Amino acid sequence: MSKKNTDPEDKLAEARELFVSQWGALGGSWGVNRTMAQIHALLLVTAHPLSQDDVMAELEVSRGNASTNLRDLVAWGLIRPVAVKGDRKDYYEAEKDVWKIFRALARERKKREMEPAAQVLRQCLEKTEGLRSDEAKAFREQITALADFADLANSALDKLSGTTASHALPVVLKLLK
Amino acid sequence: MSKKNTDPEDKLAEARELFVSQWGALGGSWGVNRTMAQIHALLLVTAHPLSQDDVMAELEVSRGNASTNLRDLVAWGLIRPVAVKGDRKDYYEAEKDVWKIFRALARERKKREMEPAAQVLRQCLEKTEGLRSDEAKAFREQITALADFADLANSALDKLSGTTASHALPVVLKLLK
DNA sequence: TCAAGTTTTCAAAGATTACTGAAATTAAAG
DNA sequence: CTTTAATTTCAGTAATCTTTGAAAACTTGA
Repeated sequence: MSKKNTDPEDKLAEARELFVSQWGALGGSWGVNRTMAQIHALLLVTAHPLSQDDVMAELEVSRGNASTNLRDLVAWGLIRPVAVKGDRKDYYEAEKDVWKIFRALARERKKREMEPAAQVLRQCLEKTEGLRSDEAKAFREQITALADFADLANSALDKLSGTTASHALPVVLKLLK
Repeated sequence: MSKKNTDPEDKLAEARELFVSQWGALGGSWGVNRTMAQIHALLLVTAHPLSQDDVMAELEVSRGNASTNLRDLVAWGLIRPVAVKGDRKDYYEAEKDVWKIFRALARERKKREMEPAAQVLRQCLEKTEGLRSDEAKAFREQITALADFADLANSALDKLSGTTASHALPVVLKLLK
């Protein structure tokens, strides 16, 4: 028996597991499904690339689930396939630079959240173009305010994402108040 | 018969409906349920306060659904109850200032997305405190990078939300890039 | 205090979204 | 070309999230 009942290896393994499972649970509120978030978390804290089978084994998910979510993670730019010599399987490793991760998530969220919203607003303005009643004017003003804000938010995201240096954020912060 | 087959009133009504239904559909990707987003949209484009029954009638939702979502919208600060003299019912009106809407959403999202994430990261660091293996060091570095970024994002949100003037965003934009 | 009007709660039903597993497909090696 | 390994697809199932509706709990005025 050792002095403590958990040796260092166990503690690290525990912390990994905690991270992977909790990060997965968080995925929900981030608009990402649990498995996708867990795979990302797993690859984030694993030094070497993992194959689809490794992922299936670690997370106890089906082949189909692993396949779909690995594909999506690659499409989002959060992980990339890497070739391992002498092995026919595909291996994957995560992008570990937090700024790049942020940019990938921002890009995807913009696509899914901002663009459809902007389109709805545009349609509403088109449909009411030329209407002159007070009611119509109030409606158009409110919609226009939302559209202007959406444009603003969009270009903010674009500019942030366009910045290569992760130093941009701290700088912006200083300037704000 | 009029010259056109849709008169101006109809067009406005159509646009309203489009806005309410589509905004509701968008709610999903915003982490807000459909009814909640629709009620918000409805109140946003309605000049006068509406009662719970009005909302139920307009959106064809049940009493329970309307009740729950009106309560949540009030809690989020997106709508407020207003008293109407000589009427026992509660009436509600939306906050229409886009900057205030943004702040309310940011506050809520921070609470639901950032804080739990930060807590997970903290736990992971605690659990591995003092571990000296290379593996442990790499793990702690990755988690620390995420935690630092989360802190940064948090204070960015705080500062943005703390700003009263909606002029802050355009200013920030100019400074970026 | 009671009665009428109004809102809230919550178990059950319904709708949506995610996951499984096996068959179909693709890709590499012989 | 054929065999074998690996991956993708997708119909069916499971899990999750949303909504309903009716009973319980308030609230107000008489």
